[in-house]
Amino acid sequence: MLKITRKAEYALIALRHLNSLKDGKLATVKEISAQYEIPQELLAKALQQLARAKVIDATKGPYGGYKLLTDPNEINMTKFFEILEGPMGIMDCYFDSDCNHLNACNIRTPINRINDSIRTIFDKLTLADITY
Amino acid sequence: MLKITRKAEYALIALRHLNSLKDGKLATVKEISAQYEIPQELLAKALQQLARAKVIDATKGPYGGYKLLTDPNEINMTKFFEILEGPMGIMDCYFDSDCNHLNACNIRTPINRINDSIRTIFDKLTLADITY
DNA sequence: ATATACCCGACAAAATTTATCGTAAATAGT
DNA sequence: ACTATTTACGATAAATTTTGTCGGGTATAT
Repeated sequence: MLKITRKAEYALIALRHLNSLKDGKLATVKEISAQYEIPQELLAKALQQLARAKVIDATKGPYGGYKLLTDPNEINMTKFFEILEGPMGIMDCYFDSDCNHLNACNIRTPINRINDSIRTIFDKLTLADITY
Repeated sequence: MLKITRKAEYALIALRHLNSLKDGKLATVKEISAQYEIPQELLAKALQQLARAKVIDATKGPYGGYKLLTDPNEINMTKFFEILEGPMGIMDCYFDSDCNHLNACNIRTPINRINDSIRTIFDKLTLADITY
């Protein structure tokens, strides 16, 4: 329960890797997937999503690859996870309000409090924290 | 992502309901599932698990049903979720160490720190908090 | 041109969650 | 004893989500 997906896990590994690169250096999906024994296509997808969200920068062609675009202190984990996995909440009704027994529900308020606590953790957590 | 299962959600609703009962009163699965529009069999399973774990007490036969067995302040959410959903961790390697690329993994330590943060939240959170 | 690398939608396989069914066991009331 | 009620529990089916793969595309350095 409360698990993150493998895609997010792979992305995190890759981000940490990118963060450790020397200035200006790029890393390719192929390299990263080989080094960490990650399925290449799935990692590729994750990095594409992060590139679209401007967290990393993609360079096509030979000698191409990815590099970090943002300061590691600026990428917080809420943003990171939401890019890869959509809205973050322990129950759907946190963000999706068309639950058909909202009226009968007796736990909505406390659930929202829990959610907020978890979000707070992830808001404060940056890639820099993961890296260290 | 980071979602709890419906079974846990249903169980939480039921626990809160049980907690609101007058002294000595019981509630049946049938009643609870009707009142909150929850699939009866699934709720039944959840409550059976909680009964096995001695969180609630079951009485069979007519006029039977469930009641809380523990002080609401004593049931913390880590225990609750682990009864229903097994070990709690955002990644399997937190509790399951036979991951076949542990050696290549560069995020194990930070992941564990995140896990601990989340567990801390749930450790501190009791049924009493959910109830209020 | 060619080889390399990212881009992206569609699909298939696997795993997990959600829901249902059938049967058993206990118990209260008649 | 019989019946109705209620929990117990394993098996299984249906639905959903996650995970992984495939086939084509676009950009670019040499």
